[in-house]
Amino acid sequence: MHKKTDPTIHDIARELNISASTVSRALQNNPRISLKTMEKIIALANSVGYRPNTMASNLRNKRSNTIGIVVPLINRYFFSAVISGVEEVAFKAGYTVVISQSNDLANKEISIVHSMLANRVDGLIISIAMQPTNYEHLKTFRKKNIPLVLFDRTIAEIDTNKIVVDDFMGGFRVTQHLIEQGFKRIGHMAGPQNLQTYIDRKNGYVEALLKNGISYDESLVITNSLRSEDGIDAVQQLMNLPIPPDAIFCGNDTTALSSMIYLRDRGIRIPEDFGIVGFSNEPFSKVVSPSISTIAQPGFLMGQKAAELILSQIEHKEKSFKTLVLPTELIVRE
Amino acid sequence: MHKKTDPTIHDIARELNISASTVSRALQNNPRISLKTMEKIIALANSVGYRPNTMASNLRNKRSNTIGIVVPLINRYFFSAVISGVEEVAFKAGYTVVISQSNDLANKEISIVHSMLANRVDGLIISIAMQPTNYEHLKTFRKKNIPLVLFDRTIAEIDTNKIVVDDFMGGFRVTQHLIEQGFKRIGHMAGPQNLQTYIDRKNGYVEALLKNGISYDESLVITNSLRSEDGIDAVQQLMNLPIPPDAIFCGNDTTALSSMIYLRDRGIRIPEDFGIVGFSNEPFSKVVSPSISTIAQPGFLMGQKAAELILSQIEHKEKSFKTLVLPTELIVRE
DNA sequence: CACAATTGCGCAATCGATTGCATAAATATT
DNA sequence: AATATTTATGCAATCGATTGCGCAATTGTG
Repeated sequence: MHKKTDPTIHDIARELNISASTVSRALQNNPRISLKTMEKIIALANSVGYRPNTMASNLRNKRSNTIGIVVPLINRYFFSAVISGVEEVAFKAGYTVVISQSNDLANKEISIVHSMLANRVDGLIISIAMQPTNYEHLKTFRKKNIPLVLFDRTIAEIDTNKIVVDDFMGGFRVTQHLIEQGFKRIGHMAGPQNLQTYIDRKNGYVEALLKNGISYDESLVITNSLRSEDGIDAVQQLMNLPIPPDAIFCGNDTTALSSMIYLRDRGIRIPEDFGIVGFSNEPFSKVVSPSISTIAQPGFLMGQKAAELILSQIEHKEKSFKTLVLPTELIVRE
Repeated sequence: MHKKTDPTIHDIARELNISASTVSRALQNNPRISLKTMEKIIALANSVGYRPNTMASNLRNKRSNTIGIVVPLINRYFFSAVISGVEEVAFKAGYTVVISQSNDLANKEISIVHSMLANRVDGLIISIAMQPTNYEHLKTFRKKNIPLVLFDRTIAEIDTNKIVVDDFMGGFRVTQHLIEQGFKRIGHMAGPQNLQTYIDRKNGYVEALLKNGISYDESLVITNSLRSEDGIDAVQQLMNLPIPPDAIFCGNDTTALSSMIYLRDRGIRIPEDFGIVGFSNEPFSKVVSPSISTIAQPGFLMGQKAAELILSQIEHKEKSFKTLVLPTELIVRE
């Protein structure tokens, strides 16, 4: 028969006829313990395969050594890149990463956030769901003084750390790019306007139009959830206008792709007859035919920065809130 | 000034002049508590925003309500799909998912696994790193009787639950497909042969050749780590052979893509002059030009199954080990 | 050699929730 | 009305690691 339970410091203490406190101290390299005892303890700990019980230690220390990350969908290139970046930094710093996805549903997000609170995460990194809500669940973090970093999709209402790409400049640049390509009547597929991200992209779009002496025509802007199907619906709508656009700035690459396929299937040549640009630089946008010009969002970097930011808040009790704006890059393709 | 610490059952107990045990029981809907006290307790708990401290509860209950997942790289479509599937099932069952990536490095994997052990995960789902090792860290799970599920990349050496796709049939089918397209001399880019996955894919390839009366030529098979650069190196090698192949079955889509681009840049027309197939159905393989035929690996489903399997082991103490073989699907494209 | 300073270690409380057992109070039974 | 039963609650130990304080043994000082 095998011993069921993992060895604890008490087991080691009993074996060596010393106290658990000494074992605990020895394993933490406390200088108050003599070298001799220390060696004995460490040797035995290794031989019995002792692993400290993090739950006990965390309980006592009132910290979980865990940071939470919540994204709308794990299985999306940009988000998984962010997660990857967070994990890298967090792991190096000795933190565990717990993860959850909201599926863009406010209710699931709330439920997740409560669960993260119950798990006493030391900090939370979140890209909030598209579905709007009152964000009470996030304000709790402020009240309890738990570090919180919003990334990518942020809202002005919550005063905390934020990491975003320069959506305004991004929107401006892709639109400018379309104009430079000779397109005159440029539509825009915008994301939910409760999120700063999509507001900024749209503002960049509008600014680029105005700078180039093109008047802003509201009928050319369609706001939706930027899912693949939404892209198709929106393109249909736009193309049915009395004077349809000759180019579209899509709020993300997903809709850019679905729009492109839809138009191509209808015999519209891209980019000769019609211009399409996206936003995000999803990996597919490079390899589709024709490849899509888009704005690169540095996901991995964003994750690293988010992790660094939250760790500095956790460990140095940094009080001030920062908003990091990462530069975007226009990637010109076919 | 704000109260620093979260309210505990003791705070609630003191407030109501009752004992902590009663509070604890009330919050668990224990029938031994009168309706009246229960209501009082729940009302107060809500009003002070009480959230049970999972660390304390887990310590006492000797379970973490956590399942760990380790993948080589989070930011890879197939893996993030698996993670997404795991998260979905785990969250519904009230479990937290902790995640880490090995970057295909044996040392990091070992370190991660130890950290997962220290965190006392209730179960671990892992796709092991390519870099070979002795797998002692995984055997620990068997010894300690902690549920373990290997997925995608598995090894025969460890006796535990496994979820794989039918790599043999997959390898067989794509090769068969190339043969049917009229290719005669088919090369193979194989992954590390310490992983069952890649062994099976290769065996499927060999079997398909033999079934079609084509003799197996070892010089046409190159084994590497299937990174993008590896694909280019391997193609160069193959094309420099005295009698180069006219088609390649690449061990994954990444190498299929890099090979394709390499060949295309050298004026070789695909699929007219040369056949390429991949494995995994990464999203890009559908939209590249020409689109790549490949084998679909149902990542999301695999994640769900892995989570279900591990939960059944955790909760029903299911003793027997299963190996689930998920069907693959040949996706014929250009 | 007597006393002070240092070193090495143990005691016991603590973190917050859980639970077997005991006890008091309320209700039922004869 | 007296005893048996049920109901509602509390006590105290437990999970495993940590740490302030205290005490004894060792080394140092004059």
